Amino acid sequence: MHKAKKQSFFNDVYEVVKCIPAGRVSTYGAIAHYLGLRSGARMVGWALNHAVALPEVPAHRVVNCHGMLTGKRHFGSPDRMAELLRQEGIQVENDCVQDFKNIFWDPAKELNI
DNA sequence: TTCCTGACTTCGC
DNA sequence: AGCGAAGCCAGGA
Repeated sequence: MHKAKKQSFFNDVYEVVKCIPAGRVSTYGAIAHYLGLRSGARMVGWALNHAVALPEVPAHRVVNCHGMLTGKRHFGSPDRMAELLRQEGIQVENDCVQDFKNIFWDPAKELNI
C-alpha cells in the first residue's frame, strides 16, 4: 500500500462527511460502504479522529449504526458532540440520536459522485 | 515482526 | 429482542 492511497481514503471520508447536511446524521458503516470498503467502518472513525481539527468536517454528524454518540469522548468535552447536534435541531437523549432512522443520511442514496 | 487496541458491524445464541 | 463473539483494517509498542 502506498501513502497516496491512504491519503485518498482520508480525503474521500472528509468529502463525504462534508456533504452531510445540518440536521442529518450518517454512520461509519454507510460511509465505509459508500467508499467501497467491506468493513472499514473502524477506519472511517479512525480517519475522523484526525478530522476534529478540521472545522470544515462536521465529524459530530457521524454516529454508529444504532445512532449512538460513540465518538463523543473525542470532542474535548464529553457533551460537546451532543450540544453541536442539538444546535442543528437534532434531539439527543442519553447519548443516543432520537428519530435516528428518519434523519439518517445515506451517501449511497442521497449523494451521487 | 507479533500483539494489542480502536469514533464499528454483523452473525449466532 | 438483547447480548456476546468474531471479523475487519491500520497504527503503535
